[in-house]
Amino acid sequence: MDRKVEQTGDTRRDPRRGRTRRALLDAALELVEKKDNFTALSLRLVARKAGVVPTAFYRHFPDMDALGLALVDESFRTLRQLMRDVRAAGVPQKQAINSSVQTYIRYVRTNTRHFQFVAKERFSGSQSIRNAIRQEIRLFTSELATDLSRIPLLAKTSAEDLQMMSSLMVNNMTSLTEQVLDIPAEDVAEEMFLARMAEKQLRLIFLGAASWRSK
Amino acid sequence: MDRKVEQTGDTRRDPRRGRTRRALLDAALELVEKKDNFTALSLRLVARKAGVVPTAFYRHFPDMDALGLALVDESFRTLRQLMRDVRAAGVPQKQAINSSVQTYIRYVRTNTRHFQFVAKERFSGSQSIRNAIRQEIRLFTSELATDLSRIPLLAKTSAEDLQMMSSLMVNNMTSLTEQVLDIPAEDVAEEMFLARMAEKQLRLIFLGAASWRSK
DNA sequence: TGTACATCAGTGAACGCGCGTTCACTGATGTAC
DNA sequence: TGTACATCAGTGAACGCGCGTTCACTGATGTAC
Repeated sequence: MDRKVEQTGDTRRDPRRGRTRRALLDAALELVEKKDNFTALSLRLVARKAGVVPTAFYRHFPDMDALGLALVDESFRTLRQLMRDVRAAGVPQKQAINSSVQTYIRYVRTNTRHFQFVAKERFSGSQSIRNAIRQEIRLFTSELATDLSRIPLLAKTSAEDLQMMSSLMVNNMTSLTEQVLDIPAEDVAEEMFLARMAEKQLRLIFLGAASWRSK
Repeated sequence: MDRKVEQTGDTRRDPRRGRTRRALLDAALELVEKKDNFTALSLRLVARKAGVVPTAFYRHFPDMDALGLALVDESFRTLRQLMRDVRAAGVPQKQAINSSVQTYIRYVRTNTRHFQFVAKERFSGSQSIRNAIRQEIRLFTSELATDLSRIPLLAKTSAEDLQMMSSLMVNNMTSLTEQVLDIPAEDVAEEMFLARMAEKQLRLIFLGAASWRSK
């Protein structure tokens, strides 16, 4: 009998596999919002929320840390997509700052749970999760630096200074994100206030960048 | 018998009281570095590290959350002291940016555990701890805004814009702090790189602020 | 200075609970014929 | 299309462990006389 089933790893077609995996990821995201952070979750709690027995968890992830890494990956995958779309739409002009901030805030709002997760785990997650997040943010900052280099005004700026500027912007968007997450979704007034402030801060940075001379 | 002992709350003179309390706080700080965050600590673990039996904990704090709040208080108390010293030394001139950054980094290094604690709990701590930290940072930002208003160049800047600028600076110092904490204390080269970058970022912000006009 | 006493910091046993992980299993699902 | 079979997602019992909290206690310490 040379049955010899294909073992190409990805050939598992049981539809339950994908569904339960998704349920576990969603359960974890939801619980991170309710509890204080990811470390505070237990495997049993996540399994219960996902509607499966604790041991079923092991069919999908070796441990909680692996599930956390999957969430990091998922979070940044969508963010990279947003960046790609923005980039495809052309380098933002100064007048476009405001609408970029608005778009970004709307995006944060529609992906609250993923951003919440990243914000919380960035410093307090396990070693491997923190490393994964830091790596993604570094990548993001470098890509933004490349984008900046295409702006005529910054054509003469040194690579190091472009990194410096892009990290300044990323820092600031990060803070904006965390502030948006910290206010309730209904508080439109406060959200507009934050948006206005972030816009001004970006404009001030561009203003500074415009008169900056790499020595 | 009208003995009637003074019950003014603070009159407890047992020297063990202060010592054990300190030991509990120190144990928690040390464990936050080792474990991933404060939520991951248990009352029993902290007591063990402090060299007392779990039940002794209750002589000093009603629960772990109260201990966490005490740590927040302690962390910002020393930081406020630093700020007061800097302020007493006069408003920093542009040439003073570099030495301010150096001083601050040295300060972060000598208080690593407190800063580590705050960085980790800022977003992932319990509701009450997060609120306490946010409140402290807000206060800090407002005080800086007041300092900025005394700089001649910014005399005409609106109160809202001063807040905007000071939050930009605080955001950036926060990021610097977190980056410093993320590298090993021995990596002097990387630390100098971070300092150089933070100095440039502050200079760029001042450059932008100088050409900013509140509308 | 010495003694008797009140205070209360720290002890140690005990409790019920949720945890991560193991194991042998059941039965739903896709596939070969 | 129908059937027989292999795979493996999900089950359920069981384990030992560290947890927070209770309680009655011991004995070190400061204080009144």
